[in-house]
Amino acid sequence: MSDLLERLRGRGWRMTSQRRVVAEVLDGDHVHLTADEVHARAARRLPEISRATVYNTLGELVSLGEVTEVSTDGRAKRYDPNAHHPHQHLVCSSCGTIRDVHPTGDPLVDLPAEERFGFTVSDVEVTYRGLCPACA
Amino acid sequence: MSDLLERLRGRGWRMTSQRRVVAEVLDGDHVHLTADEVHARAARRLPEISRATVYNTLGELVSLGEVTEVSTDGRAKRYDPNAHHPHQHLVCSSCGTIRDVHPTGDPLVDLPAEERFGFTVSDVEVTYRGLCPACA
DNA sequence: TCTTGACTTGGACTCTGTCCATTGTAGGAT
DNA sequence: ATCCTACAATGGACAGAGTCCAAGTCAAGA
Repeated sequence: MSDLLERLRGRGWRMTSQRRVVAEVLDGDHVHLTADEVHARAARRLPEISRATVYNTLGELVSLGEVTEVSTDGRAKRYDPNAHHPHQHLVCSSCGTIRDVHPTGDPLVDLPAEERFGFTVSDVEVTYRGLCPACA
Repeated sequence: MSDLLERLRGRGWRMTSQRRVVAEVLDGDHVHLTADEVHARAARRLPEISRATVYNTLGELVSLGEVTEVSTDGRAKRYDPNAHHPHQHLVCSSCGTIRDVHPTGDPLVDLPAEERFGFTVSDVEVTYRGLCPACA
């Protein structure tokens, strides 16, 4: 955790109480919170923090590669603090729960050159969908 | 095309001019339009068609499995008429263009049982990201 | 301690999508 | 061919997620 704050400071971040709280909320447990959920949790510690600041901070963390944005359902984006460990997602089609999963193999090698249409392919996301035990 | 209209009629769809136009727009070329783009194209042929009807019709087509919903960017959902041929998507991180691609291998078999956490996994989506030739 | 440019605020605004009461009509029944 | 009616379309209000901006605040270097 303090790792994260250190890295951010090292990158020239001005360390404000708002940014610290947002970083701490994300680092708390590895669930996948929406921006508004992050805001709600941050506001428990810092009641006057604004939504705009949370959005700004999340955007910066994403740019810095410290956090990954996940949009699995076309609704609110979710923020995944587990950005330094490659993984994919397993989503419950009914309740929306997300779990990190680690498939074997690398889908990048499964896309032959003639299927790349001249794109410079740099990343791949895999989303598994199904029903979680509670919803099944 | 008329295939599609036939299938829909066979499923008890009441065939209105609005539904016909939406189906024809989707069937036109295999691009991935947003709901508002579908509405704009439909309105060229049927100026008084409402947004609500387009949303309703798209939702029905998705339920019937004739069209797939794709949300790659957390912005507007896109509608993929190519629902009867399994494929994945390649998205340009800069301009948002989407291409259908056909990777080899099946990512479902790459998810071991101990990584399924009791979920009943039924589907998997793979999204490749990169820069298209025009943006690179 | 002072200064200043980066950061935060909150409210207005945009975009995407949903809801609902009202009006219209496709297509089976007569 | 006409009538009925359940299903569909309309459009305007509303909601959720996110962005923008002008004004005020403050972290941190001098």
